[in-house]
Amino acid sequence: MTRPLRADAARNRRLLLAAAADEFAERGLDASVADIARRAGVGKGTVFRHFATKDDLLAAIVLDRIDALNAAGERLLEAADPGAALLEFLTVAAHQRQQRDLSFLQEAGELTEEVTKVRAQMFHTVHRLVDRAREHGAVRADVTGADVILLMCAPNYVTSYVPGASPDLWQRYLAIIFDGLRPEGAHPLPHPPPLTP
Amino acid sequence: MTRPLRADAARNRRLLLAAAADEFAERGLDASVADIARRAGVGKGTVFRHFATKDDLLAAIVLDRIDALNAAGERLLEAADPGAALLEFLTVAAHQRQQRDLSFLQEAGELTEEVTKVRAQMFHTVHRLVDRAREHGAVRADVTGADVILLMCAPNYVTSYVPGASPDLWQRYLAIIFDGLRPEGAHPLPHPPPLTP
Amino acid sequence: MTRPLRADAARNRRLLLAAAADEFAERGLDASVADIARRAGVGKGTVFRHFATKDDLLAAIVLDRIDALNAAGERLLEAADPGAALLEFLTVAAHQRQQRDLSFLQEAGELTEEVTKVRAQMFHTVHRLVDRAREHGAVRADVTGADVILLMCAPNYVTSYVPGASPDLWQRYLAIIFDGLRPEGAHPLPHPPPLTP
Amino acid sequence: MTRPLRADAARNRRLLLAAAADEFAERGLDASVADIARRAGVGKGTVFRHFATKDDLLAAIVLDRIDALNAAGERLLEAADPGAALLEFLTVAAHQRQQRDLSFLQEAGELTEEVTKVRAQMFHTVHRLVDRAREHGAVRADVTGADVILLMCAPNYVTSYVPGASPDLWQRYLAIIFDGLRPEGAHPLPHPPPLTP
DNA sequence: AATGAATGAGAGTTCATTCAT
DNA sequence: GATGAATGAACTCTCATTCAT
Repeated sequence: MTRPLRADAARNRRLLLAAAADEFAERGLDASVADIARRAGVGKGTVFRHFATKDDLLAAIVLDRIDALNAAGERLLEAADPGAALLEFLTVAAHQRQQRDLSFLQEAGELTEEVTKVRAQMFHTVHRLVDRAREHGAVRADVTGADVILLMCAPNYVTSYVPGASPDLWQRYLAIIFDGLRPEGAHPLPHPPPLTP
Repeated sequence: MTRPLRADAARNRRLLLAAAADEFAERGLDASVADIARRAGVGKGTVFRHFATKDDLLAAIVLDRIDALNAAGERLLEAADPGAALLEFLTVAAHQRQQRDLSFLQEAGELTEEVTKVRAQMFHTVHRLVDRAREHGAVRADVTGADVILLMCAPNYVTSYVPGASPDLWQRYLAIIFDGLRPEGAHPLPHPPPLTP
Repeated sequence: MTRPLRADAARNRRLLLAAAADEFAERGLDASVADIARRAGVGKGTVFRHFATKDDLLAAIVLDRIDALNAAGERLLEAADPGAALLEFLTVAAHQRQQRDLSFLQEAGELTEEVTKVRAQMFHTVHRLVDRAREHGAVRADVTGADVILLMCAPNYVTSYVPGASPDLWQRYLAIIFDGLRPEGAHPLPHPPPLTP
Repeated sequence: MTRPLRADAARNRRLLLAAAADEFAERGLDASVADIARRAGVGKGTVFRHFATKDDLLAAIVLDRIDALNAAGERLLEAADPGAALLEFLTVAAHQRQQRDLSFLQEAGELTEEVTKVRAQMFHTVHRLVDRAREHGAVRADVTGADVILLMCAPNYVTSYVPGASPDLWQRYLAIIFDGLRPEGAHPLPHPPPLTP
């Protein structure tokens, strides 16, 4: 379908994705295309040759991230201890997110069909990880895959409020939240889970 | 110090604050002053008569919110059951935040001295609420006020990802997170708490 | 024709003219009406009650100045020494202008019919002062009233370039220019005088 | 250091400088960037691509003018007749200024370091021209370079008051003022010269 | 394929002027 | 008569996007 890029074009594409991820992480969605191009060491026009709009560039970054998560998820579905596997998945996700904060991805709306697709795939993986963990008694009975999907980004989110925080601070809040997901000492939940995502 | 506004001016100020809160909630910090003015049904110039800069407008909104929280916090410091009081405080905070999502407040940096002051006050109140709850065995020993401050906004944050969600969905995640704060079934935390905020 | 102002209105008018002259002198034509009102200690609306537009306010100031000049001119037409009288007139004009720089008046275009009228009157006075001086051999034969009118503001203009200059520096340049108007050592002029003003 | 502009960019830069000089001459410093762009036949954004701020644009124009003056000044320092050289310099300066009135340059404050530098250079040149002329008895003993710098712009200034004047009218007033600088018939000056500029 | 010059819509902000109080 | 709140046009400047080179 898509023919392979010329070697230099492929290289530029890679440079651009990296530069854009860095810029977006530092400046948020307001990072300018000009700055991204400069950081990548290419002309502004080249950005638009590779990504028709700024949003497309964003979508490509998000796609990369979710793809990586999906790979980790698939692997962990095979793990021996389902509870540990789920915690490991959340750890991988938070670690990845810590590398470069892309929390604004949510603001970016629907982005692309392709992003929607891999995101759905990722959601499916999480659901299966959670189902397995629940069956093994590692998470409480009243918690669903959708719950975990939503809570997944919370550790990074809450630590983003602390200016000079240790880069590993998210581990603390992932632990607290994961404790909240365990069966021990669980109180009944006052509201049913959402159907989606 | 500041004499009372004329009736119509006071009304416009109120309209503006409401319109701005709505716009900011919907569009984030990038909401334009022009749109806010249109939504409030006033001219663009009127916005700047009431709030010298866009940031001042933002600060005024944030100030209102934190003030309300402070009032609730002071009241709950007198409550009989410290554990219930802390949960109630978090419930009030999340409920308020659900009304209009102002999660972007964090992006807005220091805003005003006044905001910094009432925020510090709020932080202090939370610390005291948490201390009381911990002493009564309502929250685990290794959790601090700073932890709660950071986790406070998480319930709203995670539910903001669900497009057509029930407006009360946050209650579910507050419950899960609060379960994570309880002493029962607590696992040791892998990272020390932050010093600030 | 114009009925007398109420006492307080007259007072406000005077305050406004003074405040406006000061502001214009300090900030140039870009001085804001709001600042003028504040300086005069009245509301912004009051400015427009007295002067329909900002330009009208400017015209009123200019009118005052030219009126004062006219009075001086009329008086000096009676003086015994026509050469000294002309120099005295130019000294008065420059001194007045030094008090508050209104050089921008020229930028302000035609202003008002009334200004045009008193300005014409002033021009006429200068012509007569020059004619008398020329007849007495105090100024060179090839110099006209129009020439003097044009050169009249030059001393203030050139000193306005010196930031912290002595307020009397204009006297030096008036002296030099006046020496250029004298018959002694005059070289023929390369261009005929203008017809107006 | 700065590599040459692309052909079309260089052309636009030239068009912009010309259009800006015209607009500034006609409307003063308040000329709008939009009008300048329209006059140059380019988009508004193009102005800011070439000149980061409106002030930079102004500085570029001023720089051009002063550079040209400096060239003339250097050349005239070599001239045989120092008195004629000074008069010629003032003639060149006034002629240049007549082309497009940039008297507002003074209002523009310090502009750029670079402007400050070439201006200082120009001042130095004038001082030397005046010193030579004074030594040759072509100008009076009590006149300094600073005096001439200040008086330099007066001929254009005074003629700017005459609406439909001959474009060469300034020659008349330069002649009168220069006569005032000559030793013949000089009266003592009532005020010492300024130290700067 | 890559560049960066050009574009113009739109941002925040100012201010002369109008008008309800 | 006096006030200052409201207005909206105009300002400088930014930036995603297009297109000639």
